[in-house]
Amino acid sequence: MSSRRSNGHECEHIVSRGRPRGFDPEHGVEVAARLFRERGYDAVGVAEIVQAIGIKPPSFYAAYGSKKALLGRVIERYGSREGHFIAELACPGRPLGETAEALFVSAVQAYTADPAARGCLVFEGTRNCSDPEVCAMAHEAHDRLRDCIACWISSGLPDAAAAELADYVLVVLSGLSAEARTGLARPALERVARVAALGFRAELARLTEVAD
Amino acid sequence: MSSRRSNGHECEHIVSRGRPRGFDPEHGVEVAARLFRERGYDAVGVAEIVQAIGIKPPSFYAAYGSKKALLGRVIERYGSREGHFIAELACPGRPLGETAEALFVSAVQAYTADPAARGCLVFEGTRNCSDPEVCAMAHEAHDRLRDCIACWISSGLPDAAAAELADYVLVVLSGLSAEARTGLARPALERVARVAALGFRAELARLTEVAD
DNA sequence: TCCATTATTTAGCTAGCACTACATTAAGGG
DNA sequence: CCCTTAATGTAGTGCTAGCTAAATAATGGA
Repeated sequence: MSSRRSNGHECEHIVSRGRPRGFDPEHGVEVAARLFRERGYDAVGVAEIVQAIGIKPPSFYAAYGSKKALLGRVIERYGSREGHFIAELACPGRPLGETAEALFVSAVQAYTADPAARGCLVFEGTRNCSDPEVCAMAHEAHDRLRDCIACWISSGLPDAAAAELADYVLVVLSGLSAEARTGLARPALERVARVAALGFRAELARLTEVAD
Repeated sequence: MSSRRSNGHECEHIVSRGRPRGFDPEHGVEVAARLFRERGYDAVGVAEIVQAIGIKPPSFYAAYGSKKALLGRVIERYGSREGHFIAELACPGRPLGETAEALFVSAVQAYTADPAARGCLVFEGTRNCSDPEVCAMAHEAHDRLRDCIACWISSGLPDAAAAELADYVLVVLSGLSAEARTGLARPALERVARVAALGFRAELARLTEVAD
């Protein structure tokens, strides 16, 4: 008679009980990610998102809770992929300078892959948002990326040196993202990426020299 | 009897005829610039601007026309100062690498001078705005900066080489601005600026070597 | 002194935003 | 076959944004 009844032969399957959902929420996250990357969180309205997914507002709120919560899922998804992306390049034993150059060039490719949605989602889509909570989410994602980079670099170097190089990598990546967004062509960005790698190598050499 | 009567001894002085303005519009531009730099164009409302200036909305619209037009004046003002700032560093005859390093370091100082309004107004305050016209204005300002940099670099180098270095400088500056905004401390940013200058010098050496 | 001109004040408008109450539909469980 | 559960469609809420109409105040000119 009470609400929760867990007797009998339950736990067969926790199948859906009511009307089945008419769309794939994960696909909706993808669609939203695309829009947020194209024009930023603030500029994309819920009305546009639900139209792009092909649903109505109530379905949207039932599935995601709020626009902000959806952004959370978008960032989460993006962050995990970004992490894998870096981990792939940073094979153990690979020279740092080589990895850095590969990272910069790969970033350029990622940032220019979709001509309508250039740049990094975290760097471009969620910075300078009206909502402070959204800014905090972007900050978190940014810090995770920084940790990821710092962790990759910290091999045999003093902590301070590794932190310095990590900061440099972050500056280069956000600069590449910003200019990709502004419209700088891929070949030009790739040249810049290689020059930036030159700087990384020069500083790395200086740091290891000093360390000896 | 008609409206325009320009006979007699006119053109003595074009003094204001009606009630004098109770505030300084140029000061209002400064106030708005501060707010836009602090939190971005979208996040700052007209209500907040008029309150900060100490006027009411109608006075605001009488003086500036619209929020967008005010941003135009803010950008114009900022752009002219930015131009002077670069021109100051680029004394004729000064080695390019030295000027680049000074530019990067000075940019860091400018971007971290006001703790509450870090980063570049154009890079941070007007990018990824909801309004496409505002984006276009930011783009224009950005292109002017690029021209300014390219013009400085183009001394004795082939055009392609100068363009490449100008792109690099722009990437570094926007990266520094972005990370300044994110909260990276000034000393760390200065170290990054010097590393970036290392990259500039290395590429410059390579380019001049090839040119010979 | 009176008028033309311009700024300021009060009060409010319209449009668009994120978000939701309510009735309806589609599924499973007994 | 009904009941419960859950997603959907219709229609709209409240709020805030940028912006403005109309009345009032302060100046110069005749």
